[in-house]
Amino acid sequence: MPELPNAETYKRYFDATSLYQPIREVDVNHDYVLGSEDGDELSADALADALHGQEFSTGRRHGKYLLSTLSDGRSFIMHFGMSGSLNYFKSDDDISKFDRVLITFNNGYHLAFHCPRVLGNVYLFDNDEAFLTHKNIGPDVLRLGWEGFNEILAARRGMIKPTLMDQHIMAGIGNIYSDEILFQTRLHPETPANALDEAKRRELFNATQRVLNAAIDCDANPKKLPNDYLLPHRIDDEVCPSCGEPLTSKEVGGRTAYFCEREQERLEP
DNA sequence: AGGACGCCCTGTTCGC
DNA sequence: TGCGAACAGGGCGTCC
Repeated sequence: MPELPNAETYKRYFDATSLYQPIREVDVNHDYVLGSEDGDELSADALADALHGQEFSTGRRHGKYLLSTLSDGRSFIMHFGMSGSLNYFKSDDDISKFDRVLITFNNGYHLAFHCPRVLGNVYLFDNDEAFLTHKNIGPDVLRLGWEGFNEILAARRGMIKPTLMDQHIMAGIGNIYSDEILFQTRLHPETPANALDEAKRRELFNATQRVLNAAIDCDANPKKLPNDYLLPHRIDDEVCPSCGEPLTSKEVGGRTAYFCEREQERLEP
């Protein structure tokens, strides 16, 4: 599920459950989630050794990533792929086979990096900056002010939806929230970025902040968003909450976009 | 730089 | 009911 709002929700959950407790044990049940250590291959043993005896300090979110500093100053980073989440619990009976990385603290509680589809990853880097640079991740979209947002978009000419979703350009927006942002801005997902004038970029910026913050307030559950938002209707055979026309779904930039042909205009440069 | 693909892995859903 | 195909809110690499 993880776009920025989900990552923010996990960050809060992580902060509320997992800080400043010594780590007793780390189990990895699927090597595929092992990302890298300073850019090099990360083994299950190396991860366990690196975490053993350490404590996490307050989490930070950058785009869709959750980062935390260990006692020794290094950064532990989680990315949730398409199906990842966090789960903190006490009983061994609650351990799931999808808990790809299971961290056990001295108090006996577990923090599970739960990731059924195994497309998530965990990383170890000397610090946050080294990781973000290595991955070439753009600025976090919620901390990107209007000036920065405007400057970045003004220099682009690709289709607006893939542009918003490109984590190297700005970090945090994924497939479904890009649909909502474009719906609220009344922009067709294939509109070239250079077809937007500054006023339209401002609208897009405002919608981005509004939508992501609303999603965080709804605990990143799109179904809890207001009924005049697109997302509660973002399934086949649903209609536009604004005009009642059937919604269109179409592959844009390799992902399925939902939008209203009637309400969302495709501007030309 | 931008866009189209193919691919990564696995669980769920849909169609026959 | 059963089985395989298609799809899923992630990202990466390659080719043109």
